[in-house]
Amino acid sequence: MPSEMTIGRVAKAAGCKVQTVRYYEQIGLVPAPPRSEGNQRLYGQAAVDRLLFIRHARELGFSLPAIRDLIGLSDNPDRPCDAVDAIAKAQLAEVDLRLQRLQALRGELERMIAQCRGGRIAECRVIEVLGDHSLCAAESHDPASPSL
Amino acid sequence: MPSEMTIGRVAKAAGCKVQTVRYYEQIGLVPAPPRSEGNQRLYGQAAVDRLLFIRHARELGFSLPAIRDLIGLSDNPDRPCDAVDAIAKAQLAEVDLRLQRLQALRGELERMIAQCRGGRIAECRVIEVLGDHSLCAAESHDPASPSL
DNA sequence: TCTAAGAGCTACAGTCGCTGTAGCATCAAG
DNA sequence: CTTGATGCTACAGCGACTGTAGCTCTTAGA
Repeated sequence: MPSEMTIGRVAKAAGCKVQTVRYYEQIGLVPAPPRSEGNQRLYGQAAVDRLLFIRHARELGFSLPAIRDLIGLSDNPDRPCDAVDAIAKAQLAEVDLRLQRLQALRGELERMIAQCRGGRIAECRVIEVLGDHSLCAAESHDPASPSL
Repeated sequence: MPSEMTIGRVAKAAGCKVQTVRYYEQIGLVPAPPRSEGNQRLYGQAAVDRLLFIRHARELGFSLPAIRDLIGLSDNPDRPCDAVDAIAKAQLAEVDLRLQRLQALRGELERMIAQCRGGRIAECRVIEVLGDHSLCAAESHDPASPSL
């Protein structure tokens, strides 16, 4: 017996909200399960596994379309896994990009905060720095030396 | 003379889209400018400055409500800048959190990709790792069955 | 067996920060 | 004077959910 569960239990088992499960069903990311006599969804372990897969991939930053691709690929296990590799590598590249930008931002924020000396706002460097775009390294995504 | 500009010019000068400028006006982040005889918005340099301020803060990851706060504070320059400091520090803390999580994700992605040996999907570690939450550093859950 | 709380159902609105579209009016250049 | 770019308003849509309203269903206790 696949130990049937209500939506609340699968959601809990997968670590997401009931609405999210229904949403994933709505957009076709998980199949619509059979219903009980009282019209309630009944899930088996496979549903939990798929939800865990989705959640894990989401935590890794994969978009829902990318996850849909991954699911489609994993449902055809005889093809070569180049496509899977490509999706994962694209994801890694995006993560690297986000990391770079975040690190640059972190540097700027620290610089800003270091210059806030607790005086009046009129002298506050945070406001000033935010207003002066020329001091900012963000525009010319140059990881080398923001100067200041 | 504040050298009046149409919305297209300010948008270009501030590096954002025309719609974005109108959106910021709509939500009260920039003041509604005077209009020309033909009902077109006419902006001065101050508008460009404020937009640059907003854009810069957005690039640093500040939310629009936080930016609204910063603008409100900078419009009252006689108060102490503790509040500004607090907002910037909260932002830094959030950035640090995102950095941590992203770095963890990066590690997992690299591990996944390293294990994709170009075989068939059936043997692909990427899919497997995504399905097996127990290999994941993010959160500890039941080491349930992998394999989607 | 009854009852009341809790969980499930559908359908839809709201979130955030924009972006795109439709269908007009206006403006600047040739 | 015409044409094409730009401006206007109003609204819909994006992604990935989350929340709400107003029901129905299930389940545990009295």
